[in-house]
Order: sequence, then structure tokens, then C-alpha cells
Amino acid sequence: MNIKQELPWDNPRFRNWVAVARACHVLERALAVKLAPLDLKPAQLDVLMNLYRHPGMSQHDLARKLLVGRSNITMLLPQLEARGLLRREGDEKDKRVLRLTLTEGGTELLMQALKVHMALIEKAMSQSTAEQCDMIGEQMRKIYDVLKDT
Amino acid sequence: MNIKQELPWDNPRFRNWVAVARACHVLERALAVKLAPLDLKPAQLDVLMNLYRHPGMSQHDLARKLLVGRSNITMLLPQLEARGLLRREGDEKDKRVLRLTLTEGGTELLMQALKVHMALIEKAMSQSTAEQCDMIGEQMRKIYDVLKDT
DNA sequence: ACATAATAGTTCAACCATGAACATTAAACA
DNA sequence: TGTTTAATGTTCATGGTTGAACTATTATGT
Repeated sequence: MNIKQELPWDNPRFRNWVAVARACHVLERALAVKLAPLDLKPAQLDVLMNLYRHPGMSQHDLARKLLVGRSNITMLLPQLEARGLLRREGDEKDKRVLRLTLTEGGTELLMQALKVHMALIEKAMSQSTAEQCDMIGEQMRKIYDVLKDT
Repeated sequence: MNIKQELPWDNPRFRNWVAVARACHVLERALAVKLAPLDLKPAQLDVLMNLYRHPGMSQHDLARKLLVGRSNITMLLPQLEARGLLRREGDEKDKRVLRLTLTEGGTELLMQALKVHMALIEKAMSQSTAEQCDMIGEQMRKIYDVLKDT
């Protein structure tokens, strides 16, 4: 086979993407550490955030928002429900779906967790100008759109 | 407690970072799918790439490069070694360390996998200009530096 | 209406990643 | 030298994520 090809580490796009992946990795890790005192995992925070913004959403919709399998949601929710952070109530029209809503306590914990999350992101992205930051977001949304159905 | 605070979804930095995380997520997933025919996981590809660039590196160094724990490497390598993709040889000076090198077969498989990986990244980032792409990489490296010791 | 297909959620087994505890070897230092 | 400290790699128990198979319910099509 022809082993001669442009090696990726000479390719700017490749090198730059590696940087993106590494940044994601360390931010995720840092978030996990900072959330530990609240006894909350990043995945759980994602759940709370989505329920705050979309009260009454179904588990299926939540899974799609989080880019995760439905079974993952099934495994995730009981702990949060047992802690009184959210409610699961059967939809009356469609008996298959469960409607999810945050409780008072869930909202309160979310607000604390958001402070932590925001502080971390501020720290991370404070080095970029607003224009740079927006441009990054714009490009990343394009990437998502290109790949989402792959 | 004071629940009044700037909500993250109104904050550009937050929204843009979410886009970064989502883009990472879907690219990682797409890579896993595309690598499946080669019977290779993304994590394994990362190993091969690093060994290609740094032949003779130790497991400890590899773990640091990949931002994972040493035990992860211990679990990862035997499969690759059994497939004849790499060699583990004890260092003569320091009997604690194992030196890792790719075999011919490992290099060959790596080259195939790199084509897949490159194609995916090209597809993802082809929407950005070279300047935008470099800027993204630059900002991400800053983020990594800021957070790496958190 | 009835059969078929599609959807929401659950269960379960398999796979990964992690971190603490451990064995071996090397380095520091007294 | 002899003792203590540090570093490398392994083992193992734990917890998280996944996808396929399953149940229950709703939609579709004839």
C-alpha cells in the first residue's frame, strides 16, 4: 500500500482540531472536580440545565438534546429524582411519555452549579475577545451541523 | 439564597462553549463509526499516533500525552500488542519502564486510520478559512494552558 | 376494525475509564 | 552503606455509557 501521504501533524486543520479536543477534555475534567462538592456530575448538570430551559420535556427529547442514548437517561434520572431534584409525571394524552420538571430544590442546586460552571468557562475563555469567542461558536455550530447526521 | 444571577444561556461565552463541546462530541462519535471497519477505537488510534511520533516512549509518558491515567494505558496496550501492532520492551537502564514502539503492521494500520481521521476533520473544518482555523487552535491551546493544572 | 409499524421507556450484559492500593525498581540523603 | 522517598507499571473494584432486546402504547394503512 501507498504509505506516502500528507501526515496529519503537518496539517493545520488537524493540529487545530487536536487542540479543540484537548481543551474540551480538560475543561470537562475541571468541571467534574469543581462540581464534586455539590455531589453533581457534569452529566447530571446537563440534565438540570435542560429541564430548567424546557420544563415538561420527555426523556426522549432530553436524550436527543444531550446527544446520548435513551437508556442513559433511564439510568441517570432515578438518582436525581430520589434526591428530590426533579419530578417524573406521566403524560395524560400519551401514556408512553414521562414529563420531566425541576423541583424547587433542583432549581436551587442548579443555580449553585451554574455559578461554578460559569466561573470555569469565564476563566477558560477570558483570553479571547468577544469577536473571537463568537467566531469560535459560529464555526463549531457549523461543524455540528455538518456532522450531526453522520 | 440569591437566585438572581445572569443566566448562562444569555452569556455568549457560555453558549459558544456549549457549541464547542457539542462539536467535539459528534466528531468523536463520527470517528468511532468510521474507524469501526478497521476494528479500531478512537482511544487506540490516539495510542498509535503518539507512538508513531514518539517511538520508544514509556507508558507513563503516553498516559500524560493522552490525558488519561496510567492504568488506562495498562488496560489498552495488551490488545494492541496481541494484534501485533506494537511492541513493549523493557528499558535496560531503568527496569521499571517499558519502551513502546510501533510494528510494521501498526504503522500500516495507522496510515489507513489516519486517512479516515483526516477526511473527517477536513469535512468538519472545511467551512472555516485557514485564518479562522488557526485562530481557533490558538485560543484552544490557551484554554488548555489555563486549565491544565486545575 | 385490524394488522402492522413506529415510538417511549426500561432492562441488561458488555465495554471503558478511573483511582486507590500494591509490587518492583530507582533516586535521595543521612 | 542503609533507609526513606519517589516513580513505573499492574490489579481490582467501582461507576458510567452503550446498544440490543423487551414491554407498553400510539400511529398508520388497508
